[in-house]
Amino acid sequence: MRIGALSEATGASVATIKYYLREGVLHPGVATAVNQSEYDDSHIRRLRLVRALADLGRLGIADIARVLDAVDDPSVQLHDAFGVAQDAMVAERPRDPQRYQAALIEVDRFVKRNRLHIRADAGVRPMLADSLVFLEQFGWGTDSTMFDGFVPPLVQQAAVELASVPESADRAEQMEASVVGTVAFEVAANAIRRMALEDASWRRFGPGRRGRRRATPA
Amino acid sequence: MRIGALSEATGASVATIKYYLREGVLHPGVATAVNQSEYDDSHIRRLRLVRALADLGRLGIADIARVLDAVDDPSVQLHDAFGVAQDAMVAERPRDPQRYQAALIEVDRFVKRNRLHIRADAGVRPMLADSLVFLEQFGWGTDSTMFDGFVPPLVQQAAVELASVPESADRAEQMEASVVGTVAFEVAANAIRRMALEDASWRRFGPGRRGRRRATPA
DNA sequence: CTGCAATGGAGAGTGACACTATCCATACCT
DNA sequence: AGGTATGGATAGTGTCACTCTCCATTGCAG
Repeated sequence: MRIGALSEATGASVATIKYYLREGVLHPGVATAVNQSEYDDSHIRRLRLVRALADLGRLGIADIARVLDAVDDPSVQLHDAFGVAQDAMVAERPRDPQRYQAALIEVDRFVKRNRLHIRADAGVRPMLADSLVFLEQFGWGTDSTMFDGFVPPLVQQAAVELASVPESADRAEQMEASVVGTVAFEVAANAIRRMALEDASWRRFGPGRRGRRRATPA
Repeated sequence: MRIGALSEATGASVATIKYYLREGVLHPGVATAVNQSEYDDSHIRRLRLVRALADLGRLGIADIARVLDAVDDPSVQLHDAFGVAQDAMVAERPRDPQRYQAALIEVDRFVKRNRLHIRADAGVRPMLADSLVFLEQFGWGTDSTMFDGFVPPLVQQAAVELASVPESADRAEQMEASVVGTVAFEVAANAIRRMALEDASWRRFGPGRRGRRRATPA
């Protein structure tokens, strides 16, 4: 398969494929001449993975490159896959150092209290700390115990998701599955959470309790 | 308070505040002269809200403006707050119409099966459909029943979150709380979900089962 | 074997976005 | 009275993810 065919097969323009090649998110094909290379199924799959991370996960190309480096690095153990992939997915944020430090400490307490095995330098810690900072600013308090209720169900979910990663498949496939699963299930979980919120809001504040239902009035 | 003081109080530069004013994400102050306006606490709070939506929720300025329009529109009922706010938070995506349509139908089934009160045109439907499409492409199947297990815990979470929105406060505050809560708890839930995943991965693939622990070898 | 389309590679250009800077005519404040 | 701050408008900046343009090959149909 040459670049034109790869483009046809994936929907990405030739120019975009060249760009991805340049940025290192797509491995080069086998060169058959100075201006000719052969691509295969691995390129189609990789291209799909890149699109998934970009469109669904809203990752930038540079972040995707970092995730894929981990996916392709044979020295990264499977048990680190989720962690490494996720670290590359945490966006840097502008922070208020004061509140942020305090929040980080609170996160540590949260992790310890819930007996979670999380690396000390895992990117998810800052992530949770950031949300704490914002909740605090809007009057939700600083206490991480408000999250404790979320843990058991999410642990259960995680177990279900992990079970979908076949233990028998080869490392590359497992890594890929980890990454896709992390992103896709995150979006799904967010969607369902929002649905639950809309549903709950309807039950609490809905038509039965106050006035009429009015979706988008003129 | 004039613009300089508002800038000091919030950390946003004067230029940025002017920009927000122009883009309509911040309401104008009370003009006391042709080149003088008075700002107050409402501007400080609004500026914080904008930062929360931008930094934590990763919304663009135009999307934020849409969310805030709903927040400020007195004709939007409280019970629609979550829905309307969320609709503005759903990113448009490039889609494969074939798979997407099928996925949307599957989402409808999911909603019905779980007896969720979701508007027919709610933005969360496409959101869940998108994740289904991607999962399908990576071999996870198309059946939305794989999400059913997520529903009860998420419904429970939603109830807890909603309970934090004080019923007595005025509409503006409740709307604001809805929006901040939606975004901040989403980030928090994602962080905890990822922690659960790392924890579960550690337990399943970790040191005890296969070889040594190796975080980032040379 | 000839000519036109396709290719790899490199650099420049584009459009969207979120600011950021500059101007200018007022207005505030000491 | 004069230096600083302000509102308002317009232009400029840096980043990002492409997208376009060239050019020297190479592939392939006729």
